[in-house]
Amino acid sequence: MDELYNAAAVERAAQDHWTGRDAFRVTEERTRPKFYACSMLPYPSGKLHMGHVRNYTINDVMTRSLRMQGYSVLMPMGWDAFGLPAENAAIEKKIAPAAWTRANIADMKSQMKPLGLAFDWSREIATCDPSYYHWNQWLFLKMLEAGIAYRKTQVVNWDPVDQTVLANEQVIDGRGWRSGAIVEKREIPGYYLAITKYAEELLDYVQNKLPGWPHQVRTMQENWIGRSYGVNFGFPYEISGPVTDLPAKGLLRVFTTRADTIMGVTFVAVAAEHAFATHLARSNPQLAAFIEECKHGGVAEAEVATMEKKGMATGFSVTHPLTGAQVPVWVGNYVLMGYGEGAVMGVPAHDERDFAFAKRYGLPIKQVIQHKDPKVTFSTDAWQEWYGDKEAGTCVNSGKYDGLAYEAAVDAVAADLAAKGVGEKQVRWRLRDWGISRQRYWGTPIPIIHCEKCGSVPVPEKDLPVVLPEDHVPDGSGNPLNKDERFLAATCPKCSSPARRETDTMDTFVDSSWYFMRYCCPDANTMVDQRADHWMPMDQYIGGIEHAVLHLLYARFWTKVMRDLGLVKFDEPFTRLFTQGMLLAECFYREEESGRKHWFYPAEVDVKHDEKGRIVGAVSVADGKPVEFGGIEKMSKSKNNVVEPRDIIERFGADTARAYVMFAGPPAESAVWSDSGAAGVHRFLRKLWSTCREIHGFAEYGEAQRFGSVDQAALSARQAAFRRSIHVTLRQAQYDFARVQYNTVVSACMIMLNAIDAHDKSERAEKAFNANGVALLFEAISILLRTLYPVAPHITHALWVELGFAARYGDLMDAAWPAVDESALKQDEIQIVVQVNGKLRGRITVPASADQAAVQAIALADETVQKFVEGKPVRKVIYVPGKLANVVV
RNA sequence: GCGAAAGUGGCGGAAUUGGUAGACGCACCGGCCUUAGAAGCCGGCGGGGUGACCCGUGCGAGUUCGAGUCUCGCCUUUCGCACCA
Repeated sequence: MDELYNAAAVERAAQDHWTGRDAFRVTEERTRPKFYACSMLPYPSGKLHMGHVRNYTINDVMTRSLRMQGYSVLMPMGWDAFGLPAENAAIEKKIAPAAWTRANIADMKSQMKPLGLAFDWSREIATCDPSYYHWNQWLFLKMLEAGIAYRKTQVVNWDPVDQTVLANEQVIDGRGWRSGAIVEKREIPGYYLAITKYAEELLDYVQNKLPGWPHQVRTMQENWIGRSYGVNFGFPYEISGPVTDLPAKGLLRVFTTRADTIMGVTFVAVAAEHAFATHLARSNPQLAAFIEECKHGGVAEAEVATMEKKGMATGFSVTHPLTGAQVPVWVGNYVLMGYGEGAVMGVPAHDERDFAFAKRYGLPIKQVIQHKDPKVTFSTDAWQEWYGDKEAGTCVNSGKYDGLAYEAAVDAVAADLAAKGVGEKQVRWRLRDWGISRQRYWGTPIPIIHCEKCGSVPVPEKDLPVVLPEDHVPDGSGNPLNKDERFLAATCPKCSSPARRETDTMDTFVDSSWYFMRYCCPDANTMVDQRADHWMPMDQYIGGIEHAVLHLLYARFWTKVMRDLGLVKFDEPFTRLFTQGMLLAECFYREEESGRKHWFYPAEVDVKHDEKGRIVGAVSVADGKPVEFGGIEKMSKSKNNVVEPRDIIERFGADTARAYVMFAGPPAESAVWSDSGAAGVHRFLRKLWSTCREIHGFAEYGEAQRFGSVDQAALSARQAAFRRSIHVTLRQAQYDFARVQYNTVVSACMIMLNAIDAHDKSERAEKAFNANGVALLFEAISILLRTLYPVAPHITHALWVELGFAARYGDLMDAAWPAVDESALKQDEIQIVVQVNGKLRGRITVPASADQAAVQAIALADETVQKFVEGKPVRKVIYVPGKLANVVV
């Protein structure tokens, strides 16, 4: 056995061993329970960072520990290989996205391999392979048949930098989620998936049937789906003169959640894109100009929310459906075309936005809700909180509805509107259909052929996949497919006349909506086969919170579609979801004369402490002059604080890298990378090695003694206490494995090692070893190695072999999960904490068998307890068996 | 504005159902070893008096024999949503 811990050699040997055994390849078997744990698939940017390491190590610790517990575990890995960065790299480096992407995959894989993650690489998937996206296309055709996919032209979010359409979920604070560019509005044809058809079910499950999901993610999806319950009704109108955009006579429809305030309507506002606005603008140039202004105005939602309410009267009026009064129609910049009917009833007295609008344009404000408390009065001077509160009071100035509270009033109004045939109760969703057309090259081609006679015709199933030509190098001037005659040329599947192929590709979120099912059966010649039903639903999904409403909503929807098409048998893809925290790092800078910040690499900075360990500043190693602390930030190239796995593995080894990212903090929370912290973990592994080397010296005791079972009854007091500490710590570690709190698992391992080391030293010092003591030591070290193995598999594997456990029990990866021995936990004497009036006043040692009366007697006899009782009468004594006694005086 | 989560030593963080606050590690201080460094080992380490005590988990109240943990009200931070009618 080597004298010193050599991480590189140990890790190479362990990985060779695993590769030689093909140890992580799994098949579907019925004899053991299955467990499918998977990390969100990475984008092959070419760079692996410590955040990936943390993410995949969580996954790895979970699967390795479950395998020892008897599960058949699946942990696959793949590549989210389509997408824009490849095209941007192509423009910059003049290399085809396909070549760039495949080179990155190879590179990232080579960076991942040294980490020793137990992936079943035989199931690897790259979403840019035709064998994968074939099934994106196939399911798209099935969705067309089922009416779930459809084509329409509508106003969309246009990213001017990435030159493509974005789904609503991909617009964050009015900017493209990838490019950060301010999103514009454009009217473009494209394909949509009717996720709204599943709104009810998606909401129901996320609210009631996904207990294994973090509360936060469930709330975010709930809000995103956004169910609101109200009344949809129309204001009758009649237009004289020529009409093209809408019927001459009909209903101007609005949706409201506050039908109880319908008698307070003083205007109707429509969105700039509303048919009414379009029609009226034809004869009103001023209005046309205003509509144009609205369309090109700021679109960032946060911006729009705080933007001034602007509007313009159309001069046209509609009829109030209940009072028959004439109500003026306005165009308002605050009305959203995409929600409800694109028109709202204006009730300035009880809606803050309508109030602001009415104040600005001098529209009447009519109070129709009276506060419960008669002392609270209404005034049109300024908006007050309660005006818009459903629960604030009851109807007033509302004729027959006077005195009714919210719910009763809504019911009564809805009934009256229904009786007149102009309205009904309705549920509305905030969620909108998922637009999947992207005007980009590097994605799944949408399998459609456009024919002049037949229109948009689906590519027949037998002609799939529509293969994306891989040799184009985009130059930034739009989608190269538009210039690729060989790709464009097609024959109409219906009438056989010459036609053109669709050049839009699918949103890459399509790729990630079902890849986890393909992992189950990567070689299937159908989309999925029965193996998907074996592994799915996934038992544990691991990924970042940033996908809470994007990927995680799409994947749920996609799964339900596949279920309804009879492809799979489950309702939800992910039984449990774990959202891991980010890995952050400190950063340091110095302001240059120009005002620009110069960011230092961590290695270039020396942090100074005072004698109490407080940080007092930092200096540059190069010139010894101070640098500024830039805080703890997300790792980023621009701040030079990126920590690369390659470097860490080179310095400390993969086990240290893995163990440190686990130890740094609870996996669900963000953690900070620290070089000295990693060095501390490395010290622990070195100490583990040297301790094992000493225990290795007991080889003279012979196998039967080393691996014999421990005779609990024959242990000395010190040995019994030691054994107890190991089993208590083991119990703690197992509890933490189960709740995915791996930071304290590492702590537990450190505690065990400290205990083993201290025990070994004192036993040697007193030459107290005997065969039972050696067996005990071997038991302890075997527990430690098995507990630490999921976190640091290489060193533990090596030590397991060195100490002879492998020869006797087989490979560590399949060794029995250590069991807590209850008999080791038993004590003859226990320590009881004694409190007086809830304050800690002493500790007493009592026989384990002592009952309350006995403990009480000993406690009251205790000197310090006596002092605090001071002869005052003892009112009562609270006794928590085996733990604590509280004397109340 | 709405919603959610979180505030514990110099730092990362522990504390399972209310029951010994600060486990484990980092940093720092003292010592040993060494020609020296590295590595390693031993000890200390919330604050105040340095005695047997007192104070301490963002702030203020409450429930309880007992609160980091539960309840209410504030403050701060982070995240999500945001003219959704």
